[in-house]
Amino acid sequence: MVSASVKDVAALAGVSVGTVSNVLNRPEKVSAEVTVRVQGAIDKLGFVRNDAARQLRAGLSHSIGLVVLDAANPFFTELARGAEDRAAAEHFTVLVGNSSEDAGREAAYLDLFEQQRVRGVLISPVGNVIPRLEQLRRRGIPTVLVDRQTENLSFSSVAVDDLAGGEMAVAHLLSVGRQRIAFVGGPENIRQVADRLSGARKAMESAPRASLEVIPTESLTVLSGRAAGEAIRLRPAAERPDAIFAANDLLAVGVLQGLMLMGGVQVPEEIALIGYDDIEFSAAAVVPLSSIRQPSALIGSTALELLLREASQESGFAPRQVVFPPELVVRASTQA
Amino acid sequence: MVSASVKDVAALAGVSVGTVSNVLNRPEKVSAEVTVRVQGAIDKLGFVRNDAARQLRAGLSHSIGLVVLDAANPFFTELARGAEDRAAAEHFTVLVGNSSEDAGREAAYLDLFEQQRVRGVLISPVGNVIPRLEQLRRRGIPTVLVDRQTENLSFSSVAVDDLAGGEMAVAHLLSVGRQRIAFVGGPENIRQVADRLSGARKAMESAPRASLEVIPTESLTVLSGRAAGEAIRLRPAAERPDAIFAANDLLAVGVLQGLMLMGGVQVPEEIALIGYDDIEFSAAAVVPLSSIRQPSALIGSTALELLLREASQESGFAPRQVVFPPELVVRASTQA
DNA sequence: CCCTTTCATTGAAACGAATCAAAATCCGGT
DNA sequence: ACCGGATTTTGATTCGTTTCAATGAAAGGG
Repeated sequence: MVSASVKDVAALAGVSVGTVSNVLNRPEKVSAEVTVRVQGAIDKLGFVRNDAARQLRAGLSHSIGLVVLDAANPFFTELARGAEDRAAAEHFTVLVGNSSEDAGREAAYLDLFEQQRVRGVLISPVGNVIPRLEQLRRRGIPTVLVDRQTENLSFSSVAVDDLAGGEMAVAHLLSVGRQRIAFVGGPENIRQVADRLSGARKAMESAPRASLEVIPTESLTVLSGRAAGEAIRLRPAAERPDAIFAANDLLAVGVLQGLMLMGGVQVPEEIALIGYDDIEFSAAAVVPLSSIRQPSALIGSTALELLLREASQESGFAPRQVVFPPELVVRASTQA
Repeated sequence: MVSASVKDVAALAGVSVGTVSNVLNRPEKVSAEVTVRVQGAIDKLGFVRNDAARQLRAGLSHSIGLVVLDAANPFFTELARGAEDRAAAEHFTVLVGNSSEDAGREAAYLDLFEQQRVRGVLISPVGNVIPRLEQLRRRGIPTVLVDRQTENLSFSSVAVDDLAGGEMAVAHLLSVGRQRIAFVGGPENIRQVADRLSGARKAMESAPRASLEVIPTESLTVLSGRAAGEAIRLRPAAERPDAIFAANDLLAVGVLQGLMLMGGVQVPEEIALIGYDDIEFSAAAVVPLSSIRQPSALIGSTALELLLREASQESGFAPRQVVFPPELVVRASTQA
């Protein structure tokens, strides 16, 4: 015998299957004596509910699907944690699918989730999945987009305001008295990079005497950052900026290395430095890096909440766009 | 209408439900003409199989459960990827549960997986789950342990040989001509640390003229490493080791920072340095770090394969303990 | 022209739990 | 002893899919 069913339990306890089900689901409807007998039978047989049967009967599951771009990225693991915690509180389970930025895998996970009749889907899209998501919605599976502003306002979404983040970073540099700011980052066709730069420009408006120089990079990696940092170090001191805003922390770490090589430029005395993302490593850099943190877990929990609310409405739910402000984390690299 | 069933498809196509099922599962048994009609009906209705019903009928699912200690740890994300890829090839799905090193969450995931009637469980245990795993096995759900040697040989397990890794690291340092080796790491009650140190000692046996010094640390963090590195830098040059083996890469990064501060000690000229784990950051350090890599994805895929094999046996499967050798990755920090 | 073989198709049964109208039981009051 | 009302228990039915013995139809052999 592979596993016991309610029928077996009922037989052993000498009651009907309906009563076993009642013990499980509405214990208050069952007399104490019977409850004891049934519990005993459950324990003796090692009965465990069969989720597939429950779900079939119920017509819908207690799972929600989450498709992330990159499961190894701390931003998404945190986001997933936030969603899972919130889901657990509502007795839901989160199924995590890792698209690895591959549209094919993404589609496969959506298919899987639809077969599982998940209650809803959270997704940070790779490909153009909007038509597919609309189809899912028509079939009763709502979606909330995470970490992507949608052009398509018919879906709810939860994201972080990269524009505000960029503004925040540069405002901080200005507030500690820096005037010649450099933005290190690229390529600009990445939405996040472009938004952060726009935010930086916005912050400059309130400081007419300060200047912003843009130093483009090929990628958002430590190596690109180091190259940029070395280039700056090799300039005559008078032509160096007195503060650098790097488009992400990897770049910032590289810039820091490039600046400090061979006892070069002092951070933050000569040049203040701030990054973006607040990866774990930032706090452990040679000079601990200031950064802009995204409330990853909060994004996850909020998205899940929106999704469940949407799923519980019969219809006519008004999609909501939630945008969180990022958070400034000040460390040694910007404290003169 | 929430979603169409085989019955709807059958009605629209003018065939029986059995035939629809055949089109889905044994297309070769169905005439071309009927196949076309049924496919048409499926498309028109947007029919999607109901997994719960399939699973109920089948009695077992196409999922396997994976419980990891820390979903944010790159080792486990890689391991999960390995397992998922292997699973996908066999048309299985992996459900990932993150215990966050919490025995309660771990138990909750095992309960959930049992309710889902997963085909098997991969787990890197936190608490003493062996009795529970034995219970699961009795109920037809086999387990494979990952990243833990079991005392209990009745379970299959897949792990990495940290002893061999330590030996490998020190053997490498010796092979590039270093003689005064230091091991930086601690606390020693962490199994991995102790094993790596033992391996280091073992490597020393074949080099009677070389010496091994142990420099304990409080934790496996960048900060601890930096402290150790600074302490070494401040010694008279003659008393410094000429090579350092750090118990993990975070320590190694810290040691590197501590050594190089203020243009201090040259790496690798004066001191060669090797870490352990080969985290992504190692290659991007100021001096790219040599390290010992664990075949994370391979562990995952192997564990999954063992599990499926075990699950397909009726009974009497002999548990197997697989131990992988780690891999030496040589970078600038040990190449004079 | 009938009989057998082959092949496609059918439809009822089964999986396990939840539901709910109906039946059974209980209890106090008279 | 009986009634009315409340509480507890029953058991047939349902969910969607797969399976498989049975049916029907077509093809081939004699």
